Amino acid sequence: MGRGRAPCCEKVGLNKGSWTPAEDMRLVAYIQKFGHGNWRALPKHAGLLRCGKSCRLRWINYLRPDIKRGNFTKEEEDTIINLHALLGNKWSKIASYLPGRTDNEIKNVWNTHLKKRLITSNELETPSPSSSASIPCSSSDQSEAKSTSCDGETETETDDYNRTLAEFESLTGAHDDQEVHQEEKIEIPDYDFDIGELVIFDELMLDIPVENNSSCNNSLNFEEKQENENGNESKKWLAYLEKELDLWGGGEDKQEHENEDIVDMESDPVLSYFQRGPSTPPSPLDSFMTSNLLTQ
DNA sequence: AAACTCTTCAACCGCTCAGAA
DNA sequence: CTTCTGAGCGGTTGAAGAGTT
Repeated sequence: MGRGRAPCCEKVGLNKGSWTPAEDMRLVAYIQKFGHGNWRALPKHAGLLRCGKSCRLRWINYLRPDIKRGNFTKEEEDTIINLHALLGNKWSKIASYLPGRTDNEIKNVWNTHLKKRLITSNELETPSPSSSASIPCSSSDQSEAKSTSCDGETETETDDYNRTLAEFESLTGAHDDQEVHQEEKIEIPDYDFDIGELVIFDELMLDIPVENNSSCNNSLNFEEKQENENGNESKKWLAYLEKELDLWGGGEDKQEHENEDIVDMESDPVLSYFQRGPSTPPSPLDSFMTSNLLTQ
């Protein structure tokens, strides 16, 4: 490549802003089936007019099955405060200690609630940078948590990070990211996925133009066993998503969906799913997932 | 009820990092 | 070693809802 950075995707003609339920379902249906081997290629293959980055973010921050919704508990907030004192604005690291919470969510909670609360409590009490957490070394200012240790000695970022992490772990009993996750994590269908080997448009029956045949002219090699293992989780998650998205909350929504979509409904099962009424069993997507996605 | 302000949070942007070629 | 690419991270923005006047 030449100078400068290539854009993460061709931005012209792509959707921006809030995701529609139809886009959500399309993304979920695609990932349920194929996983997300290549975020950059995903939107094209899934028939989404979104940048890959946007898809990744939407999945990670909102659509993932193991997302925990609702208010943060006191314990979670305390953990965030303690970890922030140790790690600074390492939101993804902090998130790894809070199963079901995303870095974005934690960042938002910190910026909107916890930071203010700490400032207020620090104003009330005698100011002490480490007063909020019983942790030996803290850096309450977001940007300064990296390169200096308590005694002012300069260290590498890695050394400092490892040391502070070890301190936290010794305080909390946590060991490492993965172990913390494994205890509470909800099972997510985990597709080992080879994007180079499939005709995705046919698999999904998505009626979208294929601009570059070479990128999708192979056939998919899927493990049936894995499908069977993952099928139930997938269905549960889709049911949950349907409920969570409140797709059929009112007639107006349905009306809206009839007008907004890009792809011909009859040739697009995901889209057709959104055209059904609340009392029309079974869901076309259910059937679609059963007959085309989950049981191949 | 209307206008305005504040708060929240999903989403975007630009950058860095890590791995592959 | 250098270059390139994709993934991931953290800061920031802006729309929408809630609260206040």
